[in-house]
Amino acid sequence: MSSLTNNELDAPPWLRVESTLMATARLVREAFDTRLAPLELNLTQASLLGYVAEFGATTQTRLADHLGIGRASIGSVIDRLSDRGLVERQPDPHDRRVWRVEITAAGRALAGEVADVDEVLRAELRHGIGREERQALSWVLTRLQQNLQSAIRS
Amino acid sequence: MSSLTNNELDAPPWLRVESTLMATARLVREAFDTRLAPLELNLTQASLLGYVAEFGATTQTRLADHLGIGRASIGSVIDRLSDRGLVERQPDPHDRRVWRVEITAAGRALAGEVADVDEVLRAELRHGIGREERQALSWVLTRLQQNLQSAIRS
DNA sequence: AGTTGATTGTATGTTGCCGTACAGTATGTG
DNA sequence: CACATACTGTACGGCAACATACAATCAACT
Repeated sequence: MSSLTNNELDAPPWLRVESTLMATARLVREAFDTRLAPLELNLTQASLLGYVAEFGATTQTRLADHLGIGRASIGSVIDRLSDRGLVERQPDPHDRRVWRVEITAAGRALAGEVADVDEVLRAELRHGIGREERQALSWVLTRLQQNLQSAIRS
Repeated sequence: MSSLTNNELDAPPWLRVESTLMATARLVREAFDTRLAPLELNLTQASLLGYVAEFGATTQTRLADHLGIGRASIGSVIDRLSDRGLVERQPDPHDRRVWRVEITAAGRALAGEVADVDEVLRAELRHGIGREERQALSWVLTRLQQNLQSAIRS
């Protein structure tokens, strides 16, 4: 694992940005999953919980879009959270096709712990990285996403 | 998918770097997979082929480390490339446990096409992103990886 | 030499996500 | 109203990667 990183890093940087990016993403998931393990949540579940806690009940499709996974996948994520009583599917009064996914009291309590974990970890991740560097990272990633989207649609 | 991007982007940038990063990584894989589809390769297979083409025969474990996937996974990747006659497993004269994974003539030819695809796509991805910005991205990602590694080991 | 511990590649089962197809429902159009 | 079209959530099968356990082999130490 560390050998991976070393191999990646001694390559010409931009030449292998895609690899570095993928490796970093993997590490992000791993780090969050590790820290969230005591809560018995993975990153996806925690993100969903956090989103519902912050923005209130929404449909599954909106949740899927936000988390960047498919409508099919979000279903099973909600299933598991629902089994643990952290969220609830409530019928939408205006559209009988959709469920409104609402957080429960237990879910809200756990979401608070998730937020704590999140804050601590992000503070660690910021270490040694200045504010303007973080903004630059964000900007470049955004631009890169646009280019990727263009590349995919062609 | 575009709604994902929009949702991500209107969030506070650094607050959601992890999501942006993950989404970008997914797009990277998607873009490469799309462009590599005519060659009937995915990103992992192409990376392996490219690595062997450039650095010569190596063991499976080294390949796994380089690509950042597990020893178990690399086996099936090699299986498929081997079935198509693009690489070959050759016994190592000094260590009967290991295979030396060598590229074939057909594999080398295909690796050339992969390199072309790679170069074209990377040029597109650089669009609108300056040299120093790319270097900054690389630097921040590297630093972030270090922080992530520290976070995971604790 | 013999024994112990590390390493390589493989087998097996699990996870998380995808793509496709589908039934149910809503919405717009004639 | 009838009909076509679009959208929501689910079911199903597939894929790529993981973690774990294993046999074969090497290396080191006594």
